[in-house]
Amino acid sequence: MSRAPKTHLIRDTNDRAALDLMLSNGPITKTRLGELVGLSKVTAGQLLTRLGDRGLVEVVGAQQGGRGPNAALYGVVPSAGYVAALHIGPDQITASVADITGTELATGELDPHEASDPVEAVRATVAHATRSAGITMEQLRCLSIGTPGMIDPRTGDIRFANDLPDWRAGVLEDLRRSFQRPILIENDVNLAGLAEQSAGASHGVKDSVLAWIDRGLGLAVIVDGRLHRGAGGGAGEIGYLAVPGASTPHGTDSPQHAAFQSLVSVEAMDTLARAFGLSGSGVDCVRAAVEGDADAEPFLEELARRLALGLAGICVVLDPELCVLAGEVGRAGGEVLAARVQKAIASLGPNVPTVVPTAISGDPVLRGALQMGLDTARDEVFAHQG
Amino acid sequence: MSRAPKTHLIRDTNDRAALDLMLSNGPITKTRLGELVGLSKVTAGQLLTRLGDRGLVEVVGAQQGGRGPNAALYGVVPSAGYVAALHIGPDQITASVADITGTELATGELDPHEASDPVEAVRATVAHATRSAGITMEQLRCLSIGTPGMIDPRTGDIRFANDLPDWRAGVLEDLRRSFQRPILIENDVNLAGLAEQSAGASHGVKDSVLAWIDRGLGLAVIVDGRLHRGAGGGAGEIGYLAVPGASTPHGTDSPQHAAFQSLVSVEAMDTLARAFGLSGSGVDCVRAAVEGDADAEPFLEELARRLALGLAGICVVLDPELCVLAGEVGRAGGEVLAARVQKAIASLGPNVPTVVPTAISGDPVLRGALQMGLDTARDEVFAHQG
DNA sequence: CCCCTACTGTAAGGTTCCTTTACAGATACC
DNA sequence: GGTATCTGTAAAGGAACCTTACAGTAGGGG
Repeated sequence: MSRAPKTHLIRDTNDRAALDLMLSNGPITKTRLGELVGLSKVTAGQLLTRLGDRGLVEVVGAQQGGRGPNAALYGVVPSAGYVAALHIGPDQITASVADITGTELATGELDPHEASDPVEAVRATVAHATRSAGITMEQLRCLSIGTPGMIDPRTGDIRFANDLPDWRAGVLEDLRRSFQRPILIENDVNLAGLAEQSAGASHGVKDSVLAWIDRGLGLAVIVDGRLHRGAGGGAGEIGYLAVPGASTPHGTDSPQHAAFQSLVSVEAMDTLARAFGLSGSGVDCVRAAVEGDADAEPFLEELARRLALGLAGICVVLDPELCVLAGEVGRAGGEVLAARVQKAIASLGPNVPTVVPTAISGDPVLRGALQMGLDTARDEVFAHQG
Repeated sequence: MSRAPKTHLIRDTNDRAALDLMLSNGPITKTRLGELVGLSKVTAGQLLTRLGDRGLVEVVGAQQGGRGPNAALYGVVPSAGYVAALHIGPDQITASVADITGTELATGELDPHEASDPVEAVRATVAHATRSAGITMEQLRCLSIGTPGMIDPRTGDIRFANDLPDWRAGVLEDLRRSFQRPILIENDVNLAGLAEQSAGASHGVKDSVLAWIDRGLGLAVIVDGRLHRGAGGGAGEIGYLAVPGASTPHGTDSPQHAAFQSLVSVEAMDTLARAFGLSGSGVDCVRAAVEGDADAEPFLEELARRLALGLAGICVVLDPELCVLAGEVGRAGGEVLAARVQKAIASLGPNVPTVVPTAISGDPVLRGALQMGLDTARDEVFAHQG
């Protein structure tokens, strides 16, 4: 504990709590704010005056009904700051711009092959999205970026991203130099986990995991309500997980040290579908089975069994309360697949989480990036000229 | 945030911080305490007067050397409270009594077969230990108990303990009724992890795991400096972990879904030692190999490989900074085994923790129980008549 | 229609808790 | 022996919150 920052510590804490309340619950009256933050009406008024002077809150209306005068409703000023979030994929870059309240103002896309390097690609995408949103790049408080690959939790820089050869260590530094503002990079699966936690299936759950089943395979680990990245940012790289039971009934995969990646993933699903004599891609067959196609039924059962093989190990280590199935396969499988996976996990070990499909519509990675960006943008806005 | 407890919130926080400082760093002067807690000399003096009036601190000496007058040294009064910690094993119950400063006053043992039920066994052991310590049972602020088995993190009660048929759900309630004071029950392996973190190999490490390799097999998971128990208290029950690679070169175990428990444990080691043509128990062979016995060399290598098979999966999920090998096998293996395990993990996946042997002397479970008990006893002492 | 009740919002004064300043006294170093 | 440096207490001050008090406004009952 240092001495200096204590003078305003309580006041800052209360001011910040008030801002967070207004951001999450919307406009609020002076009296109610006081009750929720734990301050008297008078002090709450002083607090709002302070925040108003700083341009962070304003009166946005008046409460109708009730006895006395119509109480003024205070809300956060949307133009207090903006955030850009990006989802970097091998074939597409998507972006979203939102104001400090979380209202999405514009989205944008870019084919990464159009740009020469990561910085160019990000600049072009962000420039387009901010123009659509009617703001300038200077008004952005921070940039939040989701990529595949591993991020070093100490530096925040990329360690390596297999599918994106241009995105390597040093990108963070380049982006910071180019944009001159906070840049956040996070693993895409972790961001999907964050999105699910803030507004999806795992909202309010302390210990959960999100299994991302798509072209790549990944796991977001949330412990005690916080994302767990691991010492080197490698937590959740379950593509490498060695699972037993390679000898599947309709054996199609390599024998001994089968990596989880080779058992489940969009590619492995395609192969498996053919082995079951089904036409169409693996994801199509999942959809067919979910919609009641009897021919695709055994395929779905085998998929659930394979998923459970890997997830059972995870549950034995972490014993999460909830396991969210996400990614293209998780979304396609829905409740049906989730229920089967849960049953299969129950047959493999003592710890059985509730298994559910993703509850995020749209791109969960972009959503998670936006959430992460908003968190730090709010810190920025609040801290500057405090 | 509620209104009521805010009046003394800052004062309580500072008082508590001061107490914790004195408990961890020993006696301290008024001025130094102020600097460390972040208070002025004057306020630190008032704080110490308050704690002195409550009988929690006293002047324990004077600092020699230095310029001015010899500053008084303030320290925590040992008799402010006592704790009893117990380690419940199938064949032995051990206990330890300490004062609030953590000084161990007495230990005790009991053969559990001498007592009819858990409450009787605990009462007898604690009665004996407190007598040896020269205190009464009434002076104990809390009881801290380590057992095998799973503890429900919501209730704190035992869910089941395989090796201890009498220790089942309801024991917590019985003990609370009998002792009329806080009772803490925790899984033995988790307590070993806690001990390692507070005074052992993983001290100061944020993300670590402790692998307990003994008759049973277990894992203590520490994430962000805090023990992770899991939704149902089942985190770390890696005996059930399914590991591939059952086809060992000198194959002695079942083929397909080999549980980690069947690969490594004192019993499996014994079998493996025989398969390698060695005489003596598995643990003896580990010791022999560590001390340079060339015949036991391949046995140790195979043991390291087996351990790495399970630990690699854990590292892929958690990416811990450090992995501590504990239990009889971990202790016997020492640095030699740890280095080999680390090398083997490196060959199996991308996340490689530093692997080290336990650094706790004596019974780590009892030590961890004591630590946990001290934490709540200090809360108790501080909160009561606050 | 009028009055009462219930609420908003501000002003004034009070409490808690920490801080700075000031000073008397003690101890080591030169 | 003088000085610099430290301890410990006293006095005054400031920060941040609180309660009380009151003027003013909206709805409901008689």
